[in-house]
Amino acid sequence: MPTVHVSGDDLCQTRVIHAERLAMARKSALAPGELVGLSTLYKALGDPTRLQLLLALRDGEMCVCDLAALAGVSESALSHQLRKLRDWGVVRNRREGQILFYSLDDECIARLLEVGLDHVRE
Amino acid sequence: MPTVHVSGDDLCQTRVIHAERLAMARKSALAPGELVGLSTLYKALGDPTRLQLLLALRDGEMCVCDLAALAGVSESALSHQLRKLRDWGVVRNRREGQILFYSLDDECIARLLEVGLDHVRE
DNA sequence: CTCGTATATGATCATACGTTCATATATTAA
DNA sequence: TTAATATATGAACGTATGATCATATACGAG
Repeated sequence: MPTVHVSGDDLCQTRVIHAERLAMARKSALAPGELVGLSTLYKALGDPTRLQLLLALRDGEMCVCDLAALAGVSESALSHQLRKLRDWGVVRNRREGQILFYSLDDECIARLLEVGLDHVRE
Repeated sequence: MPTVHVSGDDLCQTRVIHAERLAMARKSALAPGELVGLSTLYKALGDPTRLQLLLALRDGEMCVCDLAALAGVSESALSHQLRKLRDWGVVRNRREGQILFYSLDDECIARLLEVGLDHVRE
């Protein structure tokens, strides 16, 4: 199969070897917004501190100070992380008096964790 | 339920509210090494460029220059990303002459992608 | 062995990210 | 209302990360 040269947007000359395979990949590709949203979901799980929190939340909701004790970080640092997780749609919270209980937003999050564990345990 | 103060390693006084819940979380927690390994897996998927590659590889192997064309990045930048994905056990490659074909390392990776898509599509 | 193609690597640089410290908000009790 | 507890927020700072550019390696053709 010969090398084919295809012009990109402007100056960019991009080398392409398997044109049909590339066309197929382009067809099933996500819209840019969806792509960024999905990568943000994985990035949310891609930090040891946050991941530790999320793994613990599989067994049910926990309050902020217990989560801080578990992860071994300051409550301030934890609050920042929880804010991100909330913004990214990974966790929810529920207030009971002065205490906020955090839990996984979705059953998908728990499934993501299980599948990941399957992979690292080979 | 009263607030309980538990001493940490040295100077660190950590506030704990639900001691049994915390103990339960500590019991099911991962070893530090496993935790970092798992977070690295998610971090691998947590970049739009890399994620685009991995989504495309669900449909089968692709060569480097086709992947670069798909993601719209230089082949050098792509090579750096593929190196990380290889190091992290997310993709494999196979040489055929001068061309290297990359594919997902594992069926778990494809499942991670599917579950993530389920979540962002609500 | 030399040349061209395909891919990898190393250094550099700007940006993104996580923690810390100080301060602010919210809720309950007195 | 004042004080104490529980959590959130903003600025600042060091480190990690992704892209770029230049150079290096690997393979095939001749």
